[in-house]
Amino acid sequence: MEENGYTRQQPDLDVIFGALADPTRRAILSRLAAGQATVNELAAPFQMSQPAVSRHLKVLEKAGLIQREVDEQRRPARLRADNMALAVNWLDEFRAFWGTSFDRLDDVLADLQSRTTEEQNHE
Amino acid sequence: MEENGYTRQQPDLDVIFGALADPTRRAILSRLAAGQATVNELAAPFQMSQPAVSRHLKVLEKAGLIQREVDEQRRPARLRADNMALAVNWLDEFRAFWGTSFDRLDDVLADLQSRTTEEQNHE
DNA sequence: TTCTTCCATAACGAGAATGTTATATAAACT
DNA sequence: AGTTTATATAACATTCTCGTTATGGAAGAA
Repeated sequence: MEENGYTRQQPDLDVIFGALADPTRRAILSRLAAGQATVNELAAPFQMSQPAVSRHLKVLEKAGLIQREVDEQRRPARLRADNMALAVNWLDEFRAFWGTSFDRLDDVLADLQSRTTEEQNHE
Repeated sequence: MEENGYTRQQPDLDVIFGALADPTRRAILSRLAAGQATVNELAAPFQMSQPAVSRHLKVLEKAGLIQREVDEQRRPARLRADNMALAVNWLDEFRAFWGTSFDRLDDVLADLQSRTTEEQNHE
């Protein structure tokens, strides 16, 4: 099922990276990392109309990066970051090329603990 | 110098994520992870004209994701993945939300070593 | 010099993205 | 019922994006 000579198609990544390619949307995501927020709250810091922000939220929702909820009239947004992990997983293919060693901390810690017999209680 | 209420502008990230939002370009990057390649080599697997691929390469170059070189008539492209690390660094803000803990292995090791007085020589 | 190969650029068109203002909808308040 | 508040949707204009074909230019081959 190869779509071309290299890799399978991953349509989700188109949408995810596309959603991340906008500074307003990244700012919204950063804001949501601090907790959920309503449309008006999210729109406030921007010099942009409310409908514009609503549409950015729609883009983020379609990318699976946020969830909307229902609170009476409000439709607060909250982060849903599993699709960001999808993006990171793709980027992870290039670990070897950027020199520094990103890796799963869990694996690293498990590895270190299996070798280290003390100093597990510090601070 | 805050551009809005949340974060500074990071225009590079627009371009980087924008470059990553296209399946052809991601396929090209994956291909380049296996080694440098000329335009024609890169274009071959696609059902797309050579000029189209040339322009994808230009997008990737502007995003700092590839470098072009000079080999007689050829202009082979090679990966330049430090800007992908930039993207990962931004995404890293959301580590806490996607459950698994990606992190800079180097920092983790430095941290652990500063607390651990032995077991620095293992293996 | 002429031909061929490799790649870039120009000109164009279709469709998507992003903003605007105006309006619709739905729930809450009076 | 009528008003206010919170958000979505419609209609529209402008600007990108991404593909095409046609052409240009530079380097190697004949």
